Amino acid sequence: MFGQFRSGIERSEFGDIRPTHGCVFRYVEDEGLRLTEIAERANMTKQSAGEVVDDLVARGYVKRIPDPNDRRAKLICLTPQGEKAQAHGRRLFAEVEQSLGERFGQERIAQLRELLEEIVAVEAPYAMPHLARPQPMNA
Amino acid sequence: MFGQFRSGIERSEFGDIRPTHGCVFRYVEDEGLRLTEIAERANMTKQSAGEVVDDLVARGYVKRIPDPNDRRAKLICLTPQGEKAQAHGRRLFAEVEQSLGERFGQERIAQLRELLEEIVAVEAPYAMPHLARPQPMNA
DNA sequence: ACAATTTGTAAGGAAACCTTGTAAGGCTCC
DNA sequence: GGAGCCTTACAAGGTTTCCTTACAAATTGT
Repeated sequence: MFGQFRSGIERSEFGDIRPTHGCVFRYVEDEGLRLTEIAERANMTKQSAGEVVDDLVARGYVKRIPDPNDRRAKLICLTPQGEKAQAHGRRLFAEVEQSLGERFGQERIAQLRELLEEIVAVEAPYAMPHLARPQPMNA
Repeated sequence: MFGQFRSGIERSEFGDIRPTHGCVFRYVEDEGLRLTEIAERANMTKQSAGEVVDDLVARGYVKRIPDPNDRRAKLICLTPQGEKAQAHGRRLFAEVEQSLGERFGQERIAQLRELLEEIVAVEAPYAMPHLARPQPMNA
């Protein structure tokens, strides 16, 4: 049931994506995200996040573009292939949740998700999406 | 809140116990457990489980005694220090669950535990305690 | 008795992190 | 407007925790 996710990735055209890469796909949206942001949300060092990004760049799933607002920084963005992969992953994720609902009860699983999200918001707020990235003062 | 557990171990006299060691402390009871059983329940290879056990032996938390029923096998048992450590860990675990209940509602947390146990029973039955270990036929 | 299986071990390797250190761009504040 | 501090990213090297492959000894089934 959870194996659905792993095997659904492995069998697809995105079979070279491994669990570690999740720290990028989970958080990156269209506008792109700084390495520092990825590291913070994934609760890992910037160096480790950088290695994952390097690997995804080499595989053609993401690219680094200069941040127009801060010349020190780069924005990690999905390539078209990366967007397809992300969409596929999210579809699989929804399927797992659906399967859980069918097996254990839709309402119970919905309550589970709600409670877990609440716990994460309290225990790991750094992992929550920040809708607006803080902008430098000179922007 | 979850950090309670980690830091509660680290600050104690059992500060040299790390998360990896959990695969032993979680499953070993007084009568002892075979390496193969630990590996199966923890869903890892016998070699990896063996390394963890080696480390715990060196630290004085467990010992290997010959299995009277099978001369190939050894039973992994807790030393007195190991039993104290296990008891401490279980106490901390109960405290975390209690804190979660106070923060998010006792009933909701009880439901969470129930549902997760149900899911584990279906998805990872190998991790469930086998009350009676299968005995060799000549026993 | 003999083949197949089970139990545990040994050696070497790989994945996914980390720490330490460097360099460059930006911000603050007098 | 320049000095000092912070932030961003990268590089090199190390550690932890697993794994794969290969093997010896005890047990089991035929």
